[in-house]
Amino acid sequence: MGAGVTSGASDPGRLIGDVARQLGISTRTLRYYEERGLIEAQPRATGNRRYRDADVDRVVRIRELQSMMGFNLDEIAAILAAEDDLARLRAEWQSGQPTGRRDEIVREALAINRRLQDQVHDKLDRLQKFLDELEGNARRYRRVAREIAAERDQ
Amino acid sequence: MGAGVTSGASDPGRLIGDVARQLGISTRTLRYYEERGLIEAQPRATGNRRYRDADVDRVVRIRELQSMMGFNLDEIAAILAAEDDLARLRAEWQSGQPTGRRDEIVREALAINRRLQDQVHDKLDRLQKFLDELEGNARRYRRVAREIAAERDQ
DNA sequence: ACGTATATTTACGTGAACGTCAACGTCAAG
DNA sequence: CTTGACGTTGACGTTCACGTAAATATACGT
Repeated sequence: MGAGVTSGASDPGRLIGDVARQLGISTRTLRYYEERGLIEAQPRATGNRRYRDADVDRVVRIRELQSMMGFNLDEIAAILAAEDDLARLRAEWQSGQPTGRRDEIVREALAINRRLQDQVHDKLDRLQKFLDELEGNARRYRRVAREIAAERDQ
Repeated sequence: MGAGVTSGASDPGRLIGDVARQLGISTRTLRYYEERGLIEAQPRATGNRRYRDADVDRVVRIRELQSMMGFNLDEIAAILAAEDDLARLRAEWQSGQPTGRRDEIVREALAINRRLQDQVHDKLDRLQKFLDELEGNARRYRRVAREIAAERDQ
């Protein structure tokens, strides 16, 4: 067999503490995300939350949007919601069901994607400018360092 | 005369509300930054804070470090402090005074600058990867849109 | 000098994103 | 069958970065 997944029934997923340790976050955070509707741990038969790989990936995504883009959880929820809508649409599509509001959903997903790309481009530009500034400062710093060295060796 | 600065005594600087409006932030925020030691409004003779261009620039810098890099005010304070040390060193330098701890100060400023540059590079990389992902998604979205259009025109 | 638009300090309030604690359930190991 | 490590749901606490309000002083045009 392959590595990891012991063959058999469908993967029930991992427990919350396990996932939290792997991601370096608290269990409280994971429950909080669920509270806020950002994730939905699998309909747990046992009473215990189960996280599958897709769920874990989703949390990673949330953390990225938080730390990299500075979005708050509401904004992140909106982004994920649009993507979810589209994923659902694709699923329905493949099962051949006629789907209402298809255009609307796709348009919405594309619109959000475009807005996101714009914001990322913006951030990239500003970061690049900031980096240029930093390099300029570094040059000035090194000049000061040279002046000090020159005086010392006078 | 030039534009803006009415010739005469040294510019006393602008009032807090004026600056706040220009920067699109609240006066509370400006006072809070002072409370936290991030800025020092000019030793106001009158009792009212006065902001000169350098002060305003500094606030802009703070806002950049906040929104672009996601630093908190403590981290920003540390960064600005190191830069201030170095600026002071340069000032002392030009007035020919012997300065103790010069190497230390310069080394510290360079170290902070390097750390900052590393973090910016890191952020740039991760943002670029994120952008690539987004573009990938967009391609998938457009494909769905084409499928819908094809079905409509069937 | 006067009005009023802004400023000052002091201090308590707020929203976001969790932290922490209590009381309780559950499950594999010994 | 207990023990202990994990989970569960409330519910209240905490930190950060400000918001807001009250009482008072200052700035500036006429």
